[in-house]
Amino acid sequence: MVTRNDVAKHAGVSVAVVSYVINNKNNVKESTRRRVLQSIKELGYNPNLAARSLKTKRTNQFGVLFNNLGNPFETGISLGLEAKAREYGQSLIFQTFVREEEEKLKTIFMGRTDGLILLGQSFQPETVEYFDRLGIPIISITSPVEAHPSVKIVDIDWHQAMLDILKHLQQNGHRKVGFIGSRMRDHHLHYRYQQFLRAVKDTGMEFQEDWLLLADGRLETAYMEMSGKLDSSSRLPFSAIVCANDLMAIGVLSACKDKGTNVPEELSIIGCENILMASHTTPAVTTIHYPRRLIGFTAIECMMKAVDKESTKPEGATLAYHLEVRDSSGRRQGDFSGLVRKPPFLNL
Amino acid sequence: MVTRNDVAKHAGVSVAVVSYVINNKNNVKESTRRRVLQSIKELGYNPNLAARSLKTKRTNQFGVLFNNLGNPFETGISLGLEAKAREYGQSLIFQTFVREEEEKLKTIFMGRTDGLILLGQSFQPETVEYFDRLGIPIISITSPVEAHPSVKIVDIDWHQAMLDILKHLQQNGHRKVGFIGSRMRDHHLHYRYQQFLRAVKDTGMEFQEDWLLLADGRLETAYMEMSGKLDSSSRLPFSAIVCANDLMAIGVLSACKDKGTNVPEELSIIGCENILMASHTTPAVTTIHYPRRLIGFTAIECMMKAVDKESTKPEGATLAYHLEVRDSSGRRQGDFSGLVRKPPFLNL
DNA sequence: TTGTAAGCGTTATCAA
DNA sequence: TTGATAACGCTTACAA
Repeated sequence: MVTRNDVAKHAGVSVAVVSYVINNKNNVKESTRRRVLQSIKELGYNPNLAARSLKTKRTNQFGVLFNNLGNPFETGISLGLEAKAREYGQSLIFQTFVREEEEKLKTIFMGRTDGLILLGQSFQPETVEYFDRLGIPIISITSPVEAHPSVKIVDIDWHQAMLDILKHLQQNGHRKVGFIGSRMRDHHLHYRYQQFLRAVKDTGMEFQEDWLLLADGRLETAYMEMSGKLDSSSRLPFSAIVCANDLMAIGVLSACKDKGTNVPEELSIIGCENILMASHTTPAVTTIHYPRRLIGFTAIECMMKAVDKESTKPEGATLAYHLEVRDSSGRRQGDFSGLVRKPPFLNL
Repeated sequence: MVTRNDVAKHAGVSVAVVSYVINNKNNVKESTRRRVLQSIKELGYNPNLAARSLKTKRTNQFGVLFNNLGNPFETGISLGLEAKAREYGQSLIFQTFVREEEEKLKTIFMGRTDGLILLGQSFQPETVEYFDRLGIPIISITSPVEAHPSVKIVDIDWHQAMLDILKHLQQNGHRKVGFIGSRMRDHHLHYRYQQFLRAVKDTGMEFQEDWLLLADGRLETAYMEMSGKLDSSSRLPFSAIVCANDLMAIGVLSACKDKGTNVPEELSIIGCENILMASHTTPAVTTIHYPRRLIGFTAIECMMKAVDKESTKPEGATLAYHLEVRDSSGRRQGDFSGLVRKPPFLNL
């Protein structure tokens, strides 16, 4: 490996000067600078980042904690994270979050990260405080069920979003509405359920405990859950169902197809997130558009501010969303009149 | 920050002993070991990984280069990578590969990675050799168009896969077949096109240059491309089209739907990769199942061997695939008889 | 404008 | 079985 020492020798200067040049200090004579630069090039020198981190206490790396890397919601966000991080010259370490191994994160990230980005996980308070003490800020994208005051949140307003959904259903004559959410009460999808409940109260819609289906956020389990529901009840007790995410909405839709339940005539289905797939099913799924890329950008911006000790206290952010009405939701009765399907390329 | 020094003082031993304990050397008296462990726990000490890397020249990090993190093919693989890497206590640094910034990778990864995992990118030979010299192995998942001998490849046999596709079409009475591939000739999807061409020759199917549609691997562009094709020709010159990946297959399918071309009666569509979405369109897409998770596992296994200098020279691997026949492909003429749709949960 | 040298938190060699 | 101590490659006062 070529080290800074080699460069110094080659250029006939001291190691300090090489550092000055690399770090763009403006105290180097132009001719020396050029000589050093030349040596760096000739030798193909690159500074060792581990050594630099050790010295500066800055790693230029952020940890990103996933629930499921295979979920297009999470990868969509990470796309934004990566792009913006790259702009700032930061690298991202991706880890799947495993609750049982939360403790291990302290080891894994020690001296390896300047900040942690969560995708809706609820850290133990003790963990948050540990990183707090180290001066490692934590930002959560999408609201966790249990928020800690030092964890900043970047998200949309889910309560408002749920209100929009229910109003849309109300306008279409629906009164009874089901929900499919997450079995795990500490999963961030559970937060959406909580906001759904609030919105139900606010709008005066009808929802009952046993109209709640529980899956794990994946398409497959939602499919099975809904299939079971359709098998067991001769007639659905609700005319519309809100799904905590699009994957489950599509699972529900698939189940309806296979069991001969017409969507939206017999059941309106509404999802959340607006993943690509939601616009390519038949019928296409009505959903809340979650600005994933932008959310990712914003999280990195917040993070950059947070790690910059000079700046003011780090803040979270609440971004705009909208309800994307497609064909899976319609009037409650038989008076549904076919909507025109939007071309898929309009959906980012 | 708690350092090893603090632990040493607290436990009343020298720093060396603390290191011995941490690194499980078996030369520490049991009572001392316990005392040290106790101090570590009480102080909440975690070794600084940057410092360790600097000393040991081992980072326990691998770099993973993506083309597009939003592509379910790539994230599916990364899921396998992450799971296996975690088993081995390795972390993954994810970066989107940008050709123009290939040079920068040297800087970004200097002292930060023990190995590089590519997702089908073609590195400049000079880049490969640079990392070679540093003893940083490179493994490519899915074959790049330009392979360098030191880059080990983990992939399926695409030539054989293309043969399977064409034979399936042949058995269903097709003779003329189109292809939709990547506009970029250095994109790994281009490799699949090359293997398609070989297979066309081998099977005696008919393919012509202007039956080649070009997109960028995304659904949206494939949709536009196919829409254009359908608009411009009163009748398609081929009865089947092979798509370099499923996303494009779905784009093609969407275009057919919107333009009133019946699938598979008027056009059989076959994709590659078997992403989840491919089994949830109507009709579901016939495709090559690519064992993404397993491929990810295998790549990490190869990598672990490669970084273990003691072991033999690193090797690549060729894994098993299969053709998953669904409803988007069928007999050429009007004699198509509806196939039963498989329940989606059978498709991993 | 440049050089010397201390120190970042480890590991590992060599003595004790 | 333990303890000094020299690296590892870098940044940064401080001195020259």
